[in-house]
Amino acid sequence: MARPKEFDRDEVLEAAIRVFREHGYEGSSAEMLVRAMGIGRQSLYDTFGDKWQLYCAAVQRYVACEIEAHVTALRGAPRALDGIRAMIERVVAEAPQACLGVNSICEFGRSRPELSEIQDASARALHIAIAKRVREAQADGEVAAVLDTEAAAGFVAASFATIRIAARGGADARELHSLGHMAMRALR
Amino acid sequence: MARPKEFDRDEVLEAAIRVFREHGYEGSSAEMLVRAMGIGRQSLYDTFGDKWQLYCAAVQRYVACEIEAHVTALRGAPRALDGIRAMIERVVAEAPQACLGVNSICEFGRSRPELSEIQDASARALHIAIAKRVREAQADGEVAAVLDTEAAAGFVAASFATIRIAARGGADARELHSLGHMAMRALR
DNA sequence: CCATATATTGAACATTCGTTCCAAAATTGG
DNA sequence: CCAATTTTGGAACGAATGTTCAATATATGG
Repeated sequence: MARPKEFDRDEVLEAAIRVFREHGYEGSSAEMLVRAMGIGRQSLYDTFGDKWQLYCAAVQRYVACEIEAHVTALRGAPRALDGIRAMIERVVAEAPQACLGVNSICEFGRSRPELSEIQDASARALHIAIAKRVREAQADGEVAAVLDTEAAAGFVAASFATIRIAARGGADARELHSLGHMAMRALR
Repeated sequence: MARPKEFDRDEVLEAAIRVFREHGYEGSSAEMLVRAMGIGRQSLYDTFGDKWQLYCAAVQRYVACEIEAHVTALRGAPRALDGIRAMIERVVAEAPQACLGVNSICEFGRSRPELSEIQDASARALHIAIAKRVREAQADGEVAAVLDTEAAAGFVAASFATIRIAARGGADARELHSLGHMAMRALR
């Protein structure tokens, strides 16, 4: 062993996430990043490789945390529909903060396979968790049985982007709540 | 008078739109722009001022054209609900092409007042046109009368972003169509 | 046809970008 | 305490950025 790092990898990654989610990849300079992360340039490059790898690591960590929060809310209520509602309400509550997942999709579309892979994996995981609860809610008679479960789950997941983009565009809390309510309506 | 310009302002602006919608503001270099627009650097700066003003002009033109297309579809059917459906179907059909409106909101949020003003004005105009047709559809008994008309209109407009982001993320035509269908469901 | 005015072209500008080099500092195992 | 190894901080790099300058070309009005 030799000299240990003076910072915690996950902590500085969180700082990088805060920069990227607000300014995007191209809009975030190395200068902004090292300042926010509180480490030197060389430490950044030693630890993460380069700016692109740092970005991928940030997106990776962000979506992992985000999915965990989604799923926690989703499973937090005995009745499936209440779980779905709670998950959407959480998105509404957090919407004022820009979403790195949405931003990364907007900025790069499907032009970077490495990034798409991260996005796809998290989308799949979330979709499965939501679909399970939708199926439950259908069995409960709370969500229309005629609905295709997968389609409904996809719609719920897509609604997250709806709400977040609306917030990024300046929608207030009342409007965001209304969007969540309308999304729930589609499930009846 | 003196020597006239060799290009059409709107034509080269369309070319700039194609670059910006795909790569964003920060992701589009002056080099990429002049190449796509087919004019010299100096002509670009003489005509549009600088990169930021060119971007604003591009967004301005894009949203104006987009709203016109939305409203044309919206009013193209005798029954209000059919107009709403046609408008959503058009968004689904065009979704494979990135939307400059959505991208500009994602990239800048509300950090550039000049840009927000353009976005807000177009959002207001679209909202009013949709709300009118939603009210009609409510009178027809096609859209639930208990729904707040403004909330429903806001939801329809927000659904455009839903569909477009899903497409940017890689959703296929079937999934996009399903999202449009689910959005219509919320209005019943 | 000339004077004027604008457009075009391509080189050049300063600045910022992402990245790397290098010397000094700090920690651990022997 | 020494040797080995890694981290750190800051200067430095070439490349790319957005923008402008200067010279040439091309049109119009008198």
